Amino acid sequence: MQEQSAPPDVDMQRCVSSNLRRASRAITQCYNHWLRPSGLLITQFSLLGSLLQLGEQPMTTLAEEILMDRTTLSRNVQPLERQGWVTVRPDEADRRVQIVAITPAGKDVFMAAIPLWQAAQAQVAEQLGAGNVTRLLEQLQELNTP
Amino acid sequence: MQEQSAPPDVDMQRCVSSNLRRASRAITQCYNHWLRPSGLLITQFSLLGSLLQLGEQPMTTLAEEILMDRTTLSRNVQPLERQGWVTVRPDEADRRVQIVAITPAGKDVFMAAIPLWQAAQAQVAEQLGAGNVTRLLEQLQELNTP
DNA sequence: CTCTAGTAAGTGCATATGCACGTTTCACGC
DNA sequence: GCGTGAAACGTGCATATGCACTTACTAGAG
Repeated sequence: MQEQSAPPDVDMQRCVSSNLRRASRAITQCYNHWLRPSGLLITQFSLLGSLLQLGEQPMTTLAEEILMDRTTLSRNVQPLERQGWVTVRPDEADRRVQIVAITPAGKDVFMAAIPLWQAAQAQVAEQLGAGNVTRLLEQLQELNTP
Repeated sequence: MQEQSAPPDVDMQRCVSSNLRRASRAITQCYNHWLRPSGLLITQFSLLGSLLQLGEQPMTTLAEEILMDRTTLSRNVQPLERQGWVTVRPDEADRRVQIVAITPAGKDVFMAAIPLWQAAQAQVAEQLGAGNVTRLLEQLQELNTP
Protein backbone atom coordinates (compact mmCIF):
# COMPACT_ATOMS: atom_id res chain seq x y z
CA MET A 1 0.00 0.00 0.00
CA GLN A 2 1.36 3.41 -0.94
CA GLU A 3 1.04 6.60 1.11
CA GLN A 4 -2.07 8.66 0.54
CA SER A 5 -1.61 12.09 -1.04
CA ALA A 6 -1.98 14.06 2.21
CA PRO A 7 -1.49 12.53 5.66
CA PRO A 8 -4.64 12.94 7.76
CA ASP A 9 -2.78 14.91 10.45
CA VAL A 10 -1.96 17.72 8.03
CA ASP A 11 -5.21 19.62 7.75
CA MET A 12 -4.82 23.21 6.69
CA GLN A 13 -7.96 23.98 8.70
CA ARG A 14 -5.84 23.43 11.79
CA CYS A 15 -2.93 25.64 10.79
CA VAL A 16 -2.88 28.54 13.22
CA SER A 17 -0.86 30.74 10.89
CA SER A 18 -3.10 30.19 7.87
CA ASN A 19 -6.22 30.85 9.90
CA LEU A 20 -4.71 33.96 11.42
CA ARG A 21 -3.64 35.29 8.06
CA ARG A 22 -7.04 34.56 6.54
CA ALA A 23 -8.90 36.26 9.37
CA SER A 24 -6.48 39.16 9.20
CA ARG A 25 -7.23 39.61 5.50
CA ALA A 26 -10.99 39.48 6.05
CA ILE A 27 -11.05 41.85 9.01
CA THR A 28 -8.60 44.25 7.40
CA GLN A 29 -10.91 44.53 4.40
CA CYS A 30 -13.86 45.14 6.71
CA TYR A 31 -12.10 47.96 8.55
CA ASN A 32 -10.73 49.49 5.36
CA HIS A 33 -14.24 49.47 3.92
CA TRP A 34 -15.66 51.35 6.87
CA LEU A 35 -12.70 53.75 7.00
CA ARG A 36 -12.86 54.49 3.28
CA PRO A 37 -14.56 57.92 3.62
CA SER A 38 -11.79 59.04 5.97
CA GLY A 39 -9.00 58.40 3.47
CA LEU A 40 -7.20 56.24 6.04
CA LEU A 41 -6.36 52.55 5.93
CA ILE A 42 -6.61 50.64 9.20
CA THR A 43 -2.82 50.33 9.34
CA GLN A 44 -2.55 54.11 9.09
CA PHE A 45 -5.37 54.77 11.55
CA SER A 46 -3.66 52.45 13.99
CA LEU A 47 -0.30 54.13 13.52
CA LEU A 48 -1.75 57.60 14.11
CA GLY A 49 -3.58 56.32 17.18
CA SER A 50 -0.39 54.86 18.60
CA LEU A 51 1.44 58.15 18.03
CA LEU A 52 -1.33 60.03 19.83
CA GLN A 53 -1.16 57.66 22.77
CA LEU A 54 2.62 57.46 22.97
CA GLY A 55 3.60 60.91 21.78
CA GLU A 56 6.46 61.41 19.33
CA GLN A 57 8.89 58.52 19.32
CA PRO A 58 12.19 57.45 17.81
CA MET A 59 11.58 55.17 14.82
CA THR A 60 13.03 52.03 16.43
CA THR A 61 11.36 52.66 19.78
CA LEU A 62 7.99 53.07 18.07
CA ALA A 63 8.55 49.89 16.10
CA GLU A 64 9.23 48.00 19.33
CA GLU A 65 6.17 49.49 21.01
CA ILE A 66 3.80 48.37 18.28
CA LEU A 67 5.67 45.12 17.58
CA MET A 68 6.38 45.92 13.95
CA ASP A 69 9.58 45.43 12.01
CA ARG A 70 11.67 48.59 12.02
CA THR A 71 11.94 48.74 8.23
CA THR A 72 8.23 48.02 7.77
CA LEU A 73 7.32 50.87 10.08
CA SER A 74 9.76 53.16 8.36
CA ARG A 75 8.06 52.55 5.02
CA ASN A 76 4.52 52.62 6.42
CA VAL A 77 5.26 56.08 7.75
CA GLN A 78 6.10 57.44 4.30
CA PRO A 79 2.56 57.70 2.89
CA LEU A 80 1.49 59.45 6.09
CA GLU A 81 4.41 61.83 5.77
CA ARG A 82 3.47 62.62 2.16
CA GLN A 83 -0.05 63.46 3.32
CA GLY A 84 1.34 65.73 6.02
CA TRP A 85 -0.14 63.64 8.82
CA VAL A 86 3.17 62.83 10.49
CA THR A 87 6.64 64.33 10.44
CA VAL A 88 10.00 62.60 10.62
CA ARG A 89 12.98 64.58 11.85
CA PRO A 90 16.44 63.70 13.14
CA ASP A 91 16.96 63.81 16.88
CA GLU A 92 19.04 66.80 17.94
CA ALA A 93 21.21 64.98 20.44
CA ASP A 94 21.72 61.72 18.54
CA ARG A 95 21.75 62.27 14.80
CA ARG A 96 21.25 58.57 14.10
CA VAL A 97 17.76 58.73 15.55
CA GLN A 98 14.67 59.72 13.54
CA ILE A 99 11.78 61.12 15.57
CA VAL A 100 8.28 60.35 14.29
CA ALA A 101 5.52 62.74 15.34
CA ILE A 102 1.87 63.22 14.46
CA THR A 103 0.86 66.63 13.07
CA PRO A 104 -2.31 68.64 13.85
CA ALA A 105 -3.63 67.63 10.42
CA GLY A 106 -2.90 64.02 11.31
CA LYS A 107 -4.80 64.37 14.55
CA ASP A 108 -7.72 65.91 12.68
CA VAL A 109 -7.99 63.10 10.16
CA PHE A 110 -7.66 60.56 12.96
CA MET A 111 -10.41 62.17 15.02
CA ALA A 112 -12.69 62.31 12.00
CA ALA A 113 -12.13 58.60 11.39
CA ILE A 114 -12.99 57.50 14.93
CA PRO A 115 -16.73 57.02 14.33
CA LEU A 116 -15.97 54.92 11.26
CA TRP A 117 -13.54 52.78 13.23
CA GLN A 118 -16.16 52.37 15.95
CA ALA A 119 -18.64 51.18 13.35
CA ALA A 120 -16.17 48.53 12.20
CA GLN A 121 -15.56 47.50 15.81
CA ALA A 122 -19.30 47.26 16.35
CA GLN A 123 -19.76 45.08 13.30
CA VAL A 124 -17.15 42.63 14.55
CA ALA A 125 -18.67 42.69 18.02
CA GLU A 126 -22.08 41.88 16.58
CA GLN A 127 -20.63 39.03 14.60
CA LEU A 128 -18.70 37.46 17.46
CA GLY A 129 -20.63 38.62 20.49
CA ALA A 130 -19.16 41.21 22.83
CA GLY A 131 -17.75 38.70 25.30
CA ASN A 132 -16.05 36.76 22.56
CA VAL A 133 -14.32 39.87 21.31
CA THR A 134 -12.70 40.35 24.70
CA ARG A 135 -11.62 36.71 24.75
CA LEU A 136 -10.26 36.93 21.22
CA LEU A 137 -8.23 40.04 22.07
CA GLU A 138 -6.79 38.31 25.13
CA GLN A 139 -5.71 35.33 23.07
CA LEU A 140 -4.18 37.52 20.39
CA GLN A 141 -2.24 39.40 23.09
CA GLU A 142 -0.74 36.11 24.23
CA LEU A 143 0.48 35.45 20.71
CA ASN A 144 2.33 38.76 20.73
CA THR A 145 4.17 38.11 23.97
CA PRO A 146 6.93 35.73 22.79
CA MET B 1 -11.26 72.63 29.49
CA GLN B 2 -10.10 71.45 26.10
CA GLU B 3 -10.37 67.90 24.73
CA GLN B 4 -7.50 65.57 25.59
CA SER B 5 -5.31 64.40 22.71
CA ALA B 6 -6.98 60.96 22.43
CA PRO B 7 -10.49 60.19 23.68
CA PRO B 8 -10.43 57.41 26.28
CA ASP B 9 -12.68 55.17 24.17
CA VAL B 10 -10.13 54.96 21.36
CA ASP B 11 -7.56 52.53 22.68
CA MET B 12 -5.57 50.80 19.98
CA GLN B 13 -5.26 47.85 22.38
CA ARG B 14 -8.93 47.19 21.70
CA CYS B 15 -8.77 47.38 17.91
CA VAL B 16 -9.55 43.91 16.61
CA SER B 17 -7.91 44.57 13.28
CA SER B 18 -4.67 45.89 14.71
CA ASN B 19 -4.41 43.00 17.14
CA LEU B 20 -5.15 40.48 14.41
CA ARG B 21 -2.56 41.99 12.10
CA ARG B 22 0.04 42.10 14.87
CA ALA B 23 -0.57 38.49 15.85
CA SER B 24 -0.52 37.51 12.20
CA ARG B 25 2.88 39.12 11.77
CA ALA B 26 4.30 37.44 14.86
CA ILE B 27 2.96 33.98 14.09
CA THR B 28 3.91 34.20 10.43
CA GLN B 29 7.48 34.92 11.45
CA CYS B 30 7.41 31.97 13.83
CA TYR B 31 6.21 29.57 11.14
CA ASN B 32 8.58 30.95 8.52
CA HIS B 33 11.44 30.50 10.97
CA TRP B 34 10.61 26.83 11.53
CA LEU B 35 9.95 26.22 7.83
CA ARG B 36 13.21 27.87 6.76
CA PRO B 37 15.13 24.62 6.09
CA SER B 38 12.36 23.50 3.74
CA GLY B 39 12.63 26.52 1.47
CA LEU B 40 8.90 27.19 1.89
CA LEU B 41 7.14 30.15 3.42
CA ILE B 42 4.00 29.43 5.42
CA THR B 43 1.85 31.00 2.71
CA GLN B 44 3.39 28.63 0.17
CA PHE B 45 3.17 25.61 2.46
CA SER B 46 -0.48 26.40 3.02
CA LEU B 47 -1.15 26.79 -0.69
CA LEU B 48 0.47 23.46 -1.53
CA GLY B 49 -1.48 21.79 1.28
CA SER B 50 -4.74 23.17 -0.02
CA LEU B 51 -3.95 21.95 -3.52
CA LEU B 52 -3.21 18.48 -2.15
CA GLN B 53 -6.50 18.42 -0.26
CA LEU B 54 -8.63 19.90 -3.02
CA GLY B 55 -6.84 18.58 -6.09
CA GLU B 56 -6.20 20.79 -9.10
CA GLN B 57 -8.54 23.75 -9.24
CA PRO B 58 -9.45 26.69 -11.44
CA MET B 59 -7.73 29.84 -10.20
CA THR B 60 -10.91 31.63 -9.12
CA THR B 61 -12.42 28.54 -7.53
CA LEU B 62 -9.25 27.98 -5.52
CA ALA B 63 -9.24 31.61 -4.44
CA GLU B 64 -12.81 31.26 -3.18
CA GLU B 65 -11.99 28.04 -1.36
CA ILE B 66 -9.13 29.55 0.59
CA LEU B 67 -10.78 32.97 0.94
CA MET B 68 -8.03 34.86 -0.81
CA ASP B 69 -8.33 37.59 -3.40
CA ARG B 70 -8.16 36.19 -6.92
CA THR B 71 -5.31 38.46 -7.97
CA THR B 72 -3.37 37.82 -4.76
CA LEU B 73 -3.59 34.08 -5.29
CA SER B 74 -2.59 34.45 -8.90
CA ARG B 75 0.60 36.24 -7.91
CA ASN B 76 1.33 33.99 -4.93
CA VAL B 77 1.28 31.05 -7.31
CA GLN B 78 4.04 32.50 -9.48
CA PRO B 79 7.02 31.81 -7.17
CA LEU B 80 5.77 28.24 -6.76
CA GLU B 81 5.47 27.89 -10.51
CA ARG B 82 9.03 29.16 -10.98
CA GLN B 83 10.24 26.52 -8.53
CA GLY B 84 8.34 23.84 -10.42
CA TRP B 85 6.10 23.05 -7.46
CA VAL B 86 2.84 23.88 -9.19
CA THR B 87 1.72 24.18 -12.79
CA VAL B 88 -0.78 26.59 -14.31
CA ARG B 89 -2.46 25.58 -17.56
CA PRO B 90 -5.53 26.77 -19.44
CA ASP B 91 -8.64 24.63 -19.15
CA GLU B 92 -9.34 22.72 -22.36
CA ALA B 93 -13.08 23.29 -22.41
CA ASP B 94 -13.13 26.91 -21.21
CA ARG B 95 -10.09 28.81 -22.34
CA ARG B 96 -10.75 31.60 -19.87
CA VAL B 97 -10.01 29.29 -16.96
CA GLN B 98 -6.52 28.62 -15.58
CA ILE B 99 -6.09 25.31 -13.78
CA VAL B 100 -3.64 25.28 -10.88
CA ALA B 101 -2.13 21.90 -9.97
CA ILE B 102 0.59 20.69 -7.61
CA THR B 103 3.49 18.77 -9.15
CA PRO B 104 5.26 15.69 -7.75
CA ALA B 105 8.18 17.95 -6.82
CA GLY B 106 5.70 20.22 -5.06
CA LYS B 107 4.31 17.30 -3.14
CA ASP B 108 7.82 16.21 -2.17
CA VAL B 109 8.81 19.60 -0.78
CA PHE B 110 5.48 19.83 1.04
CA MET B 111 5.90 16.40 2.64
CA ALA B 112 9.44 17.25 3.69
CA ALA B 113 8.18 20.42 5.37
CA ILE B 114 5.44 18.72 7.39
CA PRO B 115 7.59 17.99 10.48
CA LEU B 116 8.77 21.60 10.53
CA TRP B 117 5.18 22.84 10.32
CA GLN B 118 4.23 20.48 13.14
CA ALA B 119 7.03 21.92 15.25
CA ALA B 120 5.64 25.42 14.70
CA GLN B 121 2.13 24.21 15.55
CA ALA B 122 3.52 22.61 18.71
CA GLN B 123 5.26 25.80 19.76
CA VAL B 124 2.02 27.75 19.45
CA ALA B 125 0.12 25.04 21.30
CA GLU B 126 2.64 25.15 24.13
CA GLN B 127 2.35 28.91 24.32
CA LEU B 128 -1.45 29.03 24.33
CA GLY B 129 -2.36 25.66 25.76
CA ALA B 130 -3.93 23.01 23.54
CA GLY B 131 -7.51 23.82 24.43
CA ASN B 132 -7.00 27.48 23.75
CA VAL B 133 -5.69 26.71 20.27
CA THR B 134 -8.96 24.97 19.41
CA ARG B 135 -10.93 27.89 20.79
CA LEU B 136 -8.81 30.39 18.88
CA LEU B 137 -9.28 28.49 15.62
CA GLU B 138 -13.04 28.41 16.16
CA GLN B 139 -13.14 32.15 16.70
CA LEU B 140 -10.99 32.82 13.66
CA GLN B 141 -13.31 30.64 11.58
CA GLU B 142 -16.22 32.84 12.62
CA LEU B 143 -14.38 35.88 11.37
CA ASN B 144 -14.03 34.27 7.96
CA THR B 145 -17.70 33.49 7.58
CA PRO B 146 -19.11 36.91 6.62
C1' DC C 1 42.45 61.63 20.84
C1' DT C 2 41.79 57.33 18.45
C1' DC C 3 40.00 53.04 17.53
C1' DT C 4 36.37 50.08 17.86
C1' DA C 5 32.13 47.77 19.17
C1' DG C 6 27.55 48.57 19.05
C1' DT C 7 23.33 51.10 17.72
C1' DA C 8 19.92 53.57 14.41
C1' DA C 9 18.59 53.87 9.84
C1' DG C 10 18.50 53.28 4.94
C1' DT C 11 18.32 50.31 0.71
C1' DG C 12 17.62 46.33 -2.35
C1' DC C 13 15.05 42.49 -3.01
C1' DA C 14 11.21 39.35 -2.75
C1' DT C 15 6.81 38.15 -1.32
C1' DA C 16 1.87 39.45 0.16
C1' DT C 17 -2.37 42.04 -0.40
C1' DG C 18 -6.24 44.05 -2.85
C1' DC C 19 -8.52 47.71 -5.74
C1' DA C 20 -9.55 49.53 -10.43
C1' DC C 21 -9.45 48.81 -15.04
C1' DG C 22 -9.10 46.45 -19.32
C1' DT C 23 -9.18 42.04 -22.31
C1' DT C 24 -10.53 37.59 -23.68
C1' DT C 25 -13.86 34.20 -23.80
C1' DC C 26 -18.31 32.01 -23.06
C1' DA C 27 -23.33 31.34 -23.05
C1' DC C 28 -27.64 32.78 -24.26
C1' DG C 29 -31.35 35.15 -26.52
C1' DC C 30 -32.73 36.52 -30.93
C1' DG D 1 -24.82 33.90 -36.96
C1' DC D 2 -24.77 38.03 -34.00
C1' DG D 3 -24.74 40.84 -30.45
C1' DT D 4 -24.64 41.29 -25.38
C1' DG D 5 -24.07 40.59 -20.63
C1' DA D 6 -21.42 37.98 -17.60
C1' DA D 7 -17.43 35.35 -16.21
C1' DA D 8 -12.26 34.58 -15.71
C1' DC D 9 -8.06 36.60 -15.96
C1' DG D 10 -4.18 39.82 -16.41
C1' DT D 11 -1.98 44.30 -15.34
C1' DG D 12 -0.87 48.66 -13.06
C1' DC D 13 -0.62 50.81 -8.91
C1' DA D 14 -0.11 51.35 -4.02
C1' DT D 15 0.54 49.65 0.41
C1' DA D 16 2.36 45.95 3.73
C1' DT D 17 5.94 42.84 5.34
C1' DG D 18 10.55 41.35 6.60
C1' DC D 19 15.39 39.67 5.58
C1' DA D 20 20.24 40.79 4.38
C1' DC D 21 23.41 44.13 3.70
C1' DT D 22 25.33 48.74 4.11
C1' DT D 23 26.06 53.36 6.08
C1' DA D 24 26.28 56.86 9.58
C1' DC D 25 26.92 57.86 14.02
C1' DT D 26 27.74 57.29 19.18
C1' DA D 27 30.11 56.07 23.16
C1' DG D 28 33.49 53.83 25.69
C1' DA D 29 38.21 51.62 26.13
C1' DG D 30 42.86 52.68 25.84
